[in-house]
Amino acid sequence: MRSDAQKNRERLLVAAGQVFEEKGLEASVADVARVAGVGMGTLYRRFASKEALIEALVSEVLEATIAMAEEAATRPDGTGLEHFLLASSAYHAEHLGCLPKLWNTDHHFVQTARELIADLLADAQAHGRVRADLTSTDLSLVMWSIRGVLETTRANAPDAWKRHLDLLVAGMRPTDAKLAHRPLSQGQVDRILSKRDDS
Amino acid sequence: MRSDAQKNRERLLVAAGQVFEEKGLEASVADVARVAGVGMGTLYRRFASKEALIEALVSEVLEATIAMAEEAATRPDGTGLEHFLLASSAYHAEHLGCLPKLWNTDHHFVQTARELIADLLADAQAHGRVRADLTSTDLSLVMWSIRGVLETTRANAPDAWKRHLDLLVAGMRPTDAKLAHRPLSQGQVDRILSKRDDS
DNA sequence: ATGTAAGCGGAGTGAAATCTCCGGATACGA
DNA sequence: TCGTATCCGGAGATTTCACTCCGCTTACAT
Repeated sequence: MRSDAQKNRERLLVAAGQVFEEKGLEASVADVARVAGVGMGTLYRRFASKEALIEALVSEVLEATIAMAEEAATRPDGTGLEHFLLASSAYHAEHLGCLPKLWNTDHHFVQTARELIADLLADAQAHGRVRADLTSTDLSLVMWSIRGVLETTRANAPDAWKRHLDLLVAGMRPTDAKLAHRPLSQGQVDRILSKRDDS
Repeated sequence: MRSDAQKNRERLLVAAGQVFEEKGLEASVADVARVAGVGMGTLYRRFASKEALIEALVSEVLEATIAMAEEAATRPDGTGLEHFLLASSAYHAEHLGCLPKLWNTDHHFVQTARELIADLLADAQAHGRVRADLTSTDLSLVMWSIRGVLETTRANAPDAWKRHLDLLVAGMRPTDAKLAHRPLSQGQVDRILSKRDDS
């Protein structure tokens, strides 16, 4: 790939992040090209479709998220999970553009992230910081829940997710009472992730 | 209004509920008209725009939700809030069509619902069933959170929200520890609600 | 320096969605 | 029964996208 092509690819990704964050995913690709300072032809030579562009953005965010999970796993006191939730949510709050797709694609990065998060959960439980009846699928619900709050509040209360995470973490602490309903199975979560939007 | 006009209005609302639930809010109004068995002209004579049609659907759901809050308020033991969260979430899970707009419009029904929910919270706190440092704005976060889970899981795990609500309620129980971050102000929630989508 | 493969811009194309218009049909009071 | 105000249907008008095409330009190996 020629050097100018590589540069344009990066400018497009940056521009897409800005535009989608401001206007949502339904912003037009023409806007992205204009902000990037390139033509439509260039955009479509670097990315096969609008969806491919979004997926490239999602991949960037997921890679950063995975790095955070790996960093959190080095904590020896069982607080890795809590710190990961805090750090990744803060990061996602600043990369809102691709949020709707973040935990919905069947991307292999999502699988990796889920495995790392499951390890963090086991560690937290081993240290007695999290209730024993919490499962890794519950953490998928937590991520979707935080996303829901972020999408709604980002514009006018950019810190609202912190308060919501406080509540979620409080619910995760050990207690005598058990969670009343059965958790999702891994298969159910897999099926949710592999579904493309609305059928 | 002539009797056939009234009947068509109702058929359109039913059809809109079905279509939006299946295909999401971006389904075309032509689909709604076809399912309702009427023409485009009829649809646009009953509803000024697609947005007006959606708002009518939202109003129906909000009215039912308000009725549930009023019913929950009659419980004498402070469990009204918990039962309301359970009942309204179950209801919303079955009326998914207008979910994205449910708690986002500046509808006056939303104001009413928020006031009723604040009363339920105060009652639950008076009975010691909910921690004292929870505010009514936190419950807005809870609603958005449940919506986020519902939107993601509805197709493949229709009961997932129950497990998530278990976790949220566990976090709401009285504890020695306090929630670390400040809650949203009423004004912030008002501003979130009055914002029209993306600007 | 130069040939050329790779890259570039942006007008153009076709699909899809919302909303309008108007000739024909219908409910309903008298 | 009959007149008419109201309502109905569905074919366009209009707009907004995603995506393509092609003549021109540029980077880079030799």
